[in-house]
Amino acid sequence: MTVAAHSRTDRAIELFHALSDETRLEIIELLRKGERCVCELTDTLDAAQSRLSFHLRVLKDAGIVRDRKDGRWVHYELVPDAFEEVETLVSGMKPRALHRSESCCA
Amino acid sequence: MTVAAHSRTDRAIELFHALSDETRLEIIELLRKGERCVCELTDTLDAAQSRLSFHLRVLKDAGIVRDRKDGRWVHYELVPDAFEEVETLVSGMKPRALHRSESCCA
DNA sequence: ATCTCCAAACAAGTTTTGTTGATGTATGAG
DNA sequence: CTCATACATCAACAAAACTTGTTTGGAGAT
Repeated sequence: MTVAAHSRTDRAIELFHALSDETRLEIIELLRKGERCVCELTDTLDAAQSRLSFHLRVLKDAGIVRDRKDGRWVHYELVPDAFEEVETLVSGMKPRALHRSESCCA
Repeated sequence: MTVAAHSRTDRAIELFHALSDETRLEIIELLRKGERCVCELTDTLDAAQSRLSFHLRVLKDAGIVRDRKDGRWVHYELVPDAFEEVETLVSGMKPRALHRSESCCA
């Protein structure tokens, strides 16, 4: 268990960073169809196993996917809550008013 | 003018990457209150001018902020559409069904 | 026990990002 | 014109992220 103590900003960075990579977005797209084992992901994405493992860890650490061990396979699936969380974060970043407040330096 | 030819994925990467940095998130938070010039951002964030300039460029290239020249000052403001775009992207990433489709490798 | 298969972990090398300080360009003031 | 201000850009360095190949460990299968 990592020692967290994430600020709101740190959490945003973690999530956005996890989503800012092509391989990881491809993994997410595949997992939208449902749970998949690592072997199927490596097949479909034609990626080295260690590479996939790296990216799956980033996604897992960010709470975007979770894994389930089953015999010698490990299955990954999306965590729906994570996407809600991102949406909430983005909502809170939008400009507030029609901002004709003062401009500085004028 | 960059030659773009962005795929949907490339665009997502560009946006998420732009949002995955502390300084840039701080800039966005400041700009939520309205347009600001670079000088005020450097003051408030206590950051070197060249550093701010770098991050503002990343945000601008991603279409998250736009600038307006006014005499010797440059004012930056948020582009609301960009946040809508991110929300749309995230919506499209959520798991579809209750995905009890088949698991592979079983 | 031994062998095989799946996947995580490690190590080394490469690439991408971000920082810092210096230089360049435009605008306005004196 | 000369000088100062506001900002962008560049080059050099530092740090973080990603890739690739190898090793380790756990779970069956033989």
